[in-house]
Amino acid sequence: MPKTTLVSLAASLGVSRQTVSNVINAPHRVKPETRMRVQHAIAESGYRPSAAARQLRTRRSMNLGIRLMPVVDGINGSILDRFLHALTESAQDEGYRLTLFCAESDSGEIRQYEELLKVADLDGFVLTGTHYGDARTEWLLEHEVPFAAFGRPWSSVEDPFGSGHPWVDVDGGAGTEQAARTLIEQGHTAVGFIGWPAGSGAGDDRRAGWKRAMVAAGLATDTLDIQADDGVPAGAQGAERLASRGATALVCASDSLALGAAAKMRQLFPEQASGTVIGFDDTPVAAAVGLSSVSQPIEDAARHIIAVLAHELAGTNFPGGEEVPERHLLLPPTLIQRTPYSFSSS
Amino acid sequence: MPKTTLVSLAASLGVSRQTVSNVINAPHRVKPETRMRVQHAIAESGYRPSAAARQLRTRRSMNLGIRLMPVVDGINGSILDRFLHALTESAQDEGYRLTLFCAESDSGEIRQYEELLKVADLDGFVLTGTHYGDARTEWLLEHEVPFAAFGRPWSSVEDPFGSGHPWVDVDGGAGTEQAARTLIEQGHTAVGFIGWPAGSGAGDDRRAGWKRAMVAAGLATDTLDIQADDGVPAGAQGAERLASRGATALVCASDSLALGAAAKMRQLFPEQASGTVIGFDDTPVAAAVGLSSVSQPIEDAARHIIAVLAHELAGTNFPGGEEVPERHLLLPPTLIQRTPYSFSSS
DNA sequence: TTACAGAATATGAACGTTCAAATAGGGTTG
DNA sequence: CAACCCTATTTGAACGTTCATATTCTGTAA
Repeated sequence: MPKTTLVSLAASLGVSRQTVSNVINAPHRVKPETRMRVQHAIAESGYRPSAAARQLRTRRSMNLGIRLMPVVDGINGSILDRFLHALTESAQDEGYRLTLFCAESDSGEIRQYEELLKVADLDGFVLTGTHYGDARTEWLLEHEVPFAAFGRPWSSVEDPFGSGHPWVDVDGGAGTEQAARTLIEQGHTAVGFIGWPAGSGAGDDRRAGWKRAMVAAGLATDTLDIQADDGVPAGAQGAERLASRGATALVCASDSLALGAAAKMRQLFPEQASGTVIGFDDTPVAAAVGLSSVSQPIEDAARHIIAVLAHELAGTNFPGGEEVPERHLLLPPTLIQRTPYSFSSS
Repeated sequence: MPKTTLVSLAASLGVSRQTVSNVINAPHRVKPETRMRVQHAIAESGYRPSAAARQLRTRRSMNLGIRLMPVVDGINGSILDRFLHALTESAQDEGYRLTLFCAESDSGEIRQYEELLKVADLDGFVLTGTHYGDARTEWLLEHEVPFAAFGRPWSSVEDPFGSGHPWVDVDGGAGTEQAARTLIEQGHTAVGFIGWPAGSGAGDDRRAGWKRAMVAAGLATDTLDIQADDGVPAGAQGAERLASRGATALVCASDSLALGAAAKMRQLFPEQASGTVIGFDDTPVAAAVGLSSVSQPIEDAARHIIAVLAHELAGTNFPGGEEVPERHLLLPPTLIQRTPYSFSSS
């Protein structure tokens, strides 16, 4: 059987192709009576408009691009699953599809933008892993390509809310602050922090949160702050050093660090019943071993990213639309408290 | 400046659009001299053919679809990252792009196939998580949609190599067999197995591998086989039961199970220096805690999946092509041996 | 009845490519 | 020199939409 198209459908109904097109794209323009008739025929025939033809005519592909970052650390990277899934689902709901691509570097990513915009007419991009002086955002802004970032624009850190592009982020500092505060309330007076070397936006942010809580409680911080590259062994090492300086509880910038730190702390303070280490990201590992962790509402973030982007893209068409999604959104994380998984008999 | 198109480029060169088109799609048809001239102009202008126009004319989108499975278990799901990444990269190399989609169920996935084929003209699909009586493969075969599966067709288990569709899989049985054999060689005579309830293809396969090694060594298996749903606590429970029946080492069907089992074993046999539990999938967690695990060559699998699919799709055009990729490929896994991460002082 | 306005529908053209068939440019061959 | 064939290139049409404009219809007022 031949494929159903606008023309074939219109012919079989005795109307013009444009009428059918209008039923789909601007229903208000067509008389209710015919509209019904056409809609019924569409449902009947299972007609779906060809994306290619549409794209050729309108220069919009209803496709959004997202780069898959190189797999660095499987532990912290594993929340990418959740992010991607939520992103795809939301996009699907809004009528968009998601196109994946790879790049080795930021400049490689920019080259991909050019390519994908030219050949595939991508409507926009989702950015992840934004950092200081991010060349990608500059390029996209300059070329007026719609995009939304997961992560604040750290370059204009004075006022990320004044940024020219939409972004959604999780308030990591609030997370580590709450983590530290919780430990302090449990009676700890020397809460250490193991974080990444200064210079990464998210890392500095998390460190600052811990510091805020300590300062607010009138506690000293100078000897309790350790900078370490991410990883389990580094976490254990850091914990050992901090413990030797008197720390009895720790906040970590990642679950990797926390995993090592928690094991070390358990070794050093076997009598301690409750968990004294809190990680970040609430990765599956944390759940598995019963590690407390700061959990990012990553599904919410993904949903909002799509919402803003979709609004941005449709924006010109629906000036008086319903509610306008925030262009800049800082979501609060949640502290997931766990007791270390005990392997006692069931 | 106006966009470069076939026509504009051809005009500026004083040739016809079809000549330029031929330089791109069938270079042998055009005289070397003009070919060079055109190629130079293409590079100069940065011209890239519009995917939409191509797709409209040829009904091929150079897009492959892949479903994101619902996030169930973050631990075992975390290798999806690596898979997706390798898949995207390979696809990119072959000139294909990857389109993501979500579905709640297999029937939902089939509905998505219909939709995506109609609207987006996807050229093929990558299937994951194949199982007994998979309705998706049937549908795709029946509708003659090109696809390749990561996972054997368990329905025709008698002879998966006779299957009508391409697939790539990892020989899980060989992995658990090697794992068990290794433990036996280390002196263990009672090696237990904790796996999933019978009925899942991959699960049964892994159990069978362990059994082969035990039987080959003349060891008993009947009391050492436990069926449990996936998860850390289940692993610990299983380990406890098996230990009470005399097991001194364990092979598990997943890292989740192994993680729980390893902790329990460490608790029961604190003197034991070397790891006596081997997991499956070599997830980041395993690496983090120093758990031995059977590692799937998932990047190779992804690459091959794209290779077969791309060959299938181009097949008709290049009958005498270079080397033909195997339509059915069973890759051997590797046993990664680790000693439990010790948190001793550095 | 005619004129006119507004709503509803229809028509021509264009988006950028590839397919199928036509035309032009040499050589060979009889 | 005509008839032919092969290679290189060109031309017309089509893929399925939407945009811009044109046409027809319907009802109301002069």
